Amino acid sequence: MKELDPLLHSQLRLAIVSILMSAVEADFVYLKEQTQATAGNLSVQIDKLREADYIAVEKTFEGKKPRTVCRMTDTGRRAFEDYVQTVKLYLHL
Amino acid sequence: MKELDPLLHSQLRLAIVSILMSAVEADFVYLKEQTQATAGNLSVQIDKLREADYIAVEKTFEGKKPRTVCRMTDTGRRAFEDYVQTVKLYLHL
DNA sequence: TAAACAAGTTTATTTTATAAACCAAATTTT
DNA sequence: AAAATTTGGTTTATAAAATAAACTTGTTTA
Repeated sequence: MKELDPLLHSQLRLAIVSILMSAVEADFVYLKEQTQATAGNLSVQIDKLREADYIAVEKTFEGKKPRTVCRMTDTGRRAFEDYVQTVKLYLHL
Repeated sequence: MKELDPLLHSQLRLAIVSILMSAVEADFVYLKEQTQATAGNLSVQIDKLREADYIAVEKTFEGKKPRTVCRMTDTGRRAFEDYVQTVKLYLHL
């Protein structure tokens, strides 16, 4: 049985990537709202995805407020598609 | 975002259930071969699935050798179908 | 100007997954 | 026939992961 990429096989990281796969980009606040995660947890998981180069993270300022914007990288997109194919085997789809 | 049943959202437990969903039953030895898991890990994860009543476990003797046979329960089957539906949302399927 | 808020990050705790060590019975080797 | 090995596991210890609590820095607001 093919292994499920452990970086994506995590409730929260999968949710983050799922959102990013169907949007051009999403910022920290939006991801937090959608996933209902705590800020700390979200921060950690975003960082893991960034370290693996699955997502790109850009820290800017919107006026005086900081804004952390995330988007998928090509590596991340490939990893996601791979994960989808593998999970389908497990789910008999 | 709907949460992914943590009991099923685990590499090894998902593999076990995936196998059991497409077979009437499977024994410990077979599951170990298919999943490539260590006996200890397999034993632990089987027990968690049993505690949740997702699978039924029967310990018999095949001649002189012990044999641990697993099969899905109705509860388990429902949980799996539910999990499939939820994951599909995450994967945009 | 002090208190509360926003957007995060860092660190500590809890939970989970995994493997190493162990056990009992049967089988094989010497 | 005693010793070593294998089979089919379980129990316990360790490593990794997820999560939350506490903290930081700058910004409004009372």
